[in-house]
Amino acid sequence: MNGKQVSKATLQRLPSYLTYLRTVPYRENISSAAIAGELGLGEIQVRKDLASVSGCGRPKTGYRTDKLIADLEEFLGYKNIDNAVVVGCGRLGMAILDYNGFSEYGMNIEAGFDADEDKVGVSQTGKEILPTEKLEEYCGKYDIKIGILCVPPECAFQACRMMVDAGIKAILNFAPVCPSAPEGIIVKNVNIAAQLAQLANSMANREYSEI
Amino acid sequence: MNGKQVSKATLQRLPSYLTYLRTVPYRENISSAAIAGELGLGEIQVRKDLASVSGCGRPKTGYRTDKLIADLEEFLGYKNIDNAVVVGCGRLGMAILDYNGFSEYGMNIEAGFDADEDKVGVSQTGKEILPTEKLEEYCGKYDIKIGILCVPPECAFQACRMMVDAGIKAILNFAPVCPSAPEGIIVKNVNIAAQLAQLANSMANREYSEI
DNA sequence: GTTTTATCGATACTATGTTATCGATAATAG
DNA sequence: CTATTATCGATAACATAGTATCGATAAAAC
Repeated sequence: MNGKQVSKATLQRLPSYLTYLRTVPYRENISSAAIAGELGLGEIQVRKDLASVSGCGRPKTGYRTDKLIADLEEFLGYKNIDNAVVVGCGRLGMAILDYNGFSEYGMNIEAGFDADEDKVGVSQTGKEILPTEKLEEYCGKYDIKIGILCVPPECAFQACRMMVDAGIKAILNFAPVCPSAPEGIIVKNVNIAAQLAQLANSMANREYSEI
Repeated sequence: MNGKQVSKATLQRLPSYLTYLRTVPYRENISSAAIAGELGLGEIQVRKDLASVSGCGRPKTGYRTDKLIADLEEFLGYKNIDNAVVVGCGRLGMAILDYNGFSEYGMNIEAGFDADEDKVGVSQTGKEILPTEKLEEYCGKYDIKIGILCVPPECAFQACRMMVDAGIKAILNFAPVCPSAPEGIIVKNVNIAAQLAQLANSMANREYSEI
């Protein structure tokens, strides 16, 4: 996007700084040590991460909270909205479809799709749920490039292919499979069960620290 | 747990190998190159990762699929079941409570808790939903050490404290906040909106590859 | 039985990411 | 106005992770 050189590792931590800053009781300035303490990171790491996006840090006082939030939002691209659709309107899909916290991260969920005729209609918050046959038409019409895949594992491959055919270029996959996608399509797998298991393991091994 | 020296990075990839092996059409043997190709990794990396847990690789043929799956399950601790509870039975909490894929990862969701009296009862699949006042008693009685936090952000801090008071030592947090927990408690934050935003960004920057 | 081939595993190298040190400086106290 | 203190930012040292090279070897071909 811009020429700033930010490491992958840093990029993954930036959202957590923003989330923290948004929820912490307001104070005009905040120090790297305070952020680090709360998030279980080193203060030097925090300074280095923030230096790559903000430059509003000042000796003795720390960072101006509101400027830092604005800079993070700017850098992370949360100021211009991206649209996405949900494919698979089971319980998880519906929860995501109606979740109202996406706008804080620059995302908007436009509509849901499901193969089951009974699901077609509108969600609790009034979002459209359409049959999967309409996916291609809809994504073309509204230029949707991002899809959230929430179908059962046995349907995941087929659903994934339909999304690709519909012109979707990035897929957030909640099915516990690794659907193969053609070149140029980004798939990010989110496996809640595996994350929970990892947590259980960390605990068993006494790896005490925030992850 | 055991003395094997496995890097953090490797540990994070191991579950994805297992998920892939479980869903790929069965074949007796599989090569590192095949796994790497499907998961978008380097084959050397795959070999190195697998070497730390299995040692069933053989020249010319690759790895014995079933042995590899068994070794991964063993290593990741998916063979002995850990129990967990869900705190906050909104739509996401309910979806997790009734999701049937946890056993594959050695996890079992025992019950749900909610502050809202109307939610108390049983879930669609028959799991108990109890009032939050019962959390401490329940966790003590059944020795529950793992909790999944699915409450709205404004309740997260309070709910987190209740969980800690109830003896929970590891929290998988879906609320978009960073609840501070005392020493010895592991908190793993899962922010779906932030992950979606990151995906949108990767796409915008043409970083084509599976994440 | 020897040669060829596909693949692993070990070692060495390179890149990336983290932590320590230290000088610079804004705010405060004297 | 000078000294002190808290904090940042840059540079350098260190640690971790990823990649390339290469010898070893099991299976298959000849």
